[in-house]
Amino acid sequence: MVSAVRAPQVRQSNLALVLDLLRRLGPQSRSDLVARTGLTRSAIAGLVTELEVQRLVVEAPPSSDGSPGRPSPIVRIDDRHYGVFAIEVLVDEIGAAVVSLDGAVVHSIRRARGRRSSSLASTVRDVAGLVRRLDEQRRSPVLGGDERNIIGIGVSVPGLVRRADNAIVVAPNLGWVEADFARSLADVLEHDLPISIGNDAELGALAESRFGAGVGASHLLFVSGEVGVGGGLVVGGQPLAGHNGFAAEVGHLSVNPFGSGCRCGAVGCWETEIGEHALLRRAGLAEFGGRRSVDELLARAATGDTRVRAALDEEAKWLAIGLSGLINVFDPDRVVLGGLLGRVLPHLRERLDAELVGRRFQHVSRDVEVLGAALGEQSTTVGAAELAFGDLLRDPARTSPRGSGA
Amino acid sequence: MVSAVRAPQVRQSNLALVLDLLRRLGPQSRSDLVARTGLTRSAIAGLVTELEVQRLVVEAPPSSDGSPGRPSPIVRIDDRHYGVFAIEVLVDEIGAAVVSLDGAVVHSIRRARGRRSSSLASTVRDVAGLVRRLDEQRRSPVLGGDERNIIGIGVSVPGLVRRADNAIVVAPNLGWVEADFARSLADVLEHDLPISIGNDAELGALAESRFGAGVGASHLLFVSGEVGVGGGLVVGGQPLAGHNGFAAEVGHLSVNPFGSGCRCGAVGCWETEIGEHALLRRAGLAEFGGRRSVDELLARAATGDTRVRAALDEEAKWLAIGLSGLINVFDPDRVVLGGLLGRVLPHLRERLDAELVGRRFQHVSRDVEVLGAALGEQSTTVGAAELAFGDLLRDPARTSPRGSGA
DNA sequence: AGGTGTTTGTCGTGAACTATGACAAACTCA
DNA sequence: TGAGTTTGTCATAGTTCACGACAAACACCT
Repeated sequence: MVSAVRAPQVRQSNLALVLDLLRRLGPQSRSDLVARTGLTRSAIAGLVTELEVQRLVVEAPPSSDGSPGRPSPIVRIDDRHYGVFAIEVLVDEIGAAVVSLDGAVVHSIRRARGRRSSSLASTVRDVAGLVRRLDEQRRSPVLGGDERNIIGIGVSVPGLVRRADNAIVVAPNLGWVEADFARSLADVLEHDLPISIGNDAELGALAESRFGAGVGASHLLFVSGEVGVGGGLVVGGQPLAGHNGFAAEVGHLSVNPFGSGCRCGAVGCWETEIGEHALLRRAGLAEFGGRRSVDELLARAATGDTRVRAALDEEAKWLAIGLSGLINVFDPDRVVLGGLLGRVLPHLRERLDAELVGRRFQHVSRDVEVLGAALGEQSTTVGAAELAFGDLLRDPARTSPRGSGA
Repeated sequence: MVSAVRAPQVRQSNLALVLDLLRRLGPQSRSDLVARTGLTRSAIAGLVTELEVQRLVVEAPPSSDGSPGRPSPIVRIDDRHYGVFAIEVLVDEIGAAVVSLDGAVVHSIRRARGRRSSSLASTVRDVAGLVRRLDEQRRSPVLGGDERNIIGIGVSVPGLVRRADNAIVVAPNLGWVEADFARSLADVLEHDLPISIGNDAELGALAESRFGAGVGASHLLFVSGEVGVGGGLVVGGQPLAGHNGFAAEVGHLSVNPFGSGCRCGAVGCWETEIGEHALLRRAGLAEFGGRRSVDELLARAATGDTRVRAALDEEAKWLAIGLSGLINVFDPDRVVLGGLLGRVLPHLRERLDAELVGRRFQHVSRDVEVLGAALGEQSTTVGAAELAFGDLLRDPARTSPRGSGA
């Protein structure tokens, strides 16, 4: 059944629109909202009042900005009343954070863990423990004194999440197959907060599009690379999930049929050419050296080390090969590079731009900006929070029957 | 400004929904519409009545199907009252057709033309002439007797169409750059029918998604190959146009950095590996032999010619390389192959399926169906018609102030 | 200091939908 | 023929936004 529009839908949609505008464009006057939405002053008044009653926005007294006429009150997101728990599951670390409605990370704690303890059961246990500790800390008058109303939990995992049932189909680095993390976590935590779960790269894309380097873009292509390469497409503020919800695997675009085997099972995937291992190998550094080797590489790049320079040129070339293809297929107006790719971007920007220009379709100028990610390490956390805020953002009116603190 | 929902929008949206359901799912009873939309009986009654007044649908007397209760009248698209002119501009041929609201080609005429006469001015002149002749023919009591109300013109061109101003940015095979075909045609034809224009492959994708092999798919990837390879993505019935409107160039995905130069300026584009020229060359046939050579190839494939078989295997391999990447990135539930690719599909289906399975990400089953196009040569014509019907489909109520016959 | 012009919030009325419920119509089955 | 079921129709009610009039709050000028 395709959704028909009913009468109450109108208000819901307009409330969501106003809230979205305030989040996207920041604080603005009622008159700005009138101009941007095309609604009348009285309609905006009603909507803003309702959002204010729900404690989703606050109105500041009008500030006279020098223009003639009666000044309009400034409306902005109320970041004090609502929050979500954002969970980040990594291979050797887990993190939990409280994120407010304006996308700010209010509290966060992390915890390292051995590679041995990455089973589903132990991960769920560890995450639950972390969430409980986070909740204590944030409420403690000394450490936080936070009385925010927590309305959901968002989880970021390095794996494929099936949209239909929120289950993890496969998470290669964790060794999980068909794991229903959300349900397991809900069983261990003893409250009824809704738990949503998403792919790390896709959530990074969402975060960058709403609060990072992708703000204002109509079609955003996000590519995040570490060892693996993931990404996502965000069109008009909403991520393109695909039929199953798997549409983030840009790392497994075939770019080199004569290349090396990929852990995904295919040959010559993009991530085998632009991933961390390839870059380190070409630079003559320890391929599996991890973050330390990457830091070393960046340090040497600054000094002009020739082998590192050559490796970065090669990286730029392969990056351009994949990107130009994706640009031809998607026609985005902005490309944001995250993770390792974002960090090395300044060192290969010139070469990358030249390669991209050379590969332009029919020399048609496309006005694609290529930027580094702006949220850094917080992008997946913020993305997980966006996921958890999803229900609220879609239907701001139904705030009443929501869970309070954990 | 993001669009806010106002009161009249509700009716417009629901009218469009009912019309869309009738087009997509075929004739159905009022009760079916009630069930599918979630609206009440009285609401559906009002909507259907309005569509009937506009002569967009007709109601057939209820047929008793054996179930208890009062039988419900069957509503179906009225294909007799409205139509559009669908124009297809090819390199050596132009076509014009009258297409009815249910996507059927009612009348069509074509005209060959020399490669010399492909300039913008002469093409516009030829197209205008063809449209006038088509209009005469369709009205003539002998040939057609068609009194359909023509409400727009849709044009398919082999080139990049900029969404912002409907202009053709570049059409390589025609030698056009920054050509405002729509305006030129409007100047020559002396009526005020709205003219919309689109990329041929993108329109093919639209047509297949609404009336062809893509019906029912939520995420459709369409790839059409002749000499060039184009395509399109259709999500939820709407094509993904991209920021500029260029998002159809799947042929220029980089799949082989060590391959041959592409006419687009890059190296190793998908179309250099799966396009008509590559296939004919590998099969030992005349690379530039055109349709005749393709027919020869298909004939030999049926007889089991070894060189042709090898060429088809190679075609399947490269097809799979590109498709698996696109499937990883988009996660479609259906892939439709058109043009040459659709014709050779039966001859390489086995090999293609095997290659696709081998390249599946982490052996995750995705339920992607790969099908040949169902509309054949008519797909771009039907797609151009869909484009021209766009305004009507989006806002079925505003039928009154529309142009009559050309 | 006070008047004028401009912009904005508020309030009451009206218009456009859809929802609801009662009732009649049309069919199947016993 | 009558009971049960499903459906169309109609009148009423409930939402929501649009519109217009009025008052409030500011800048600017005299």
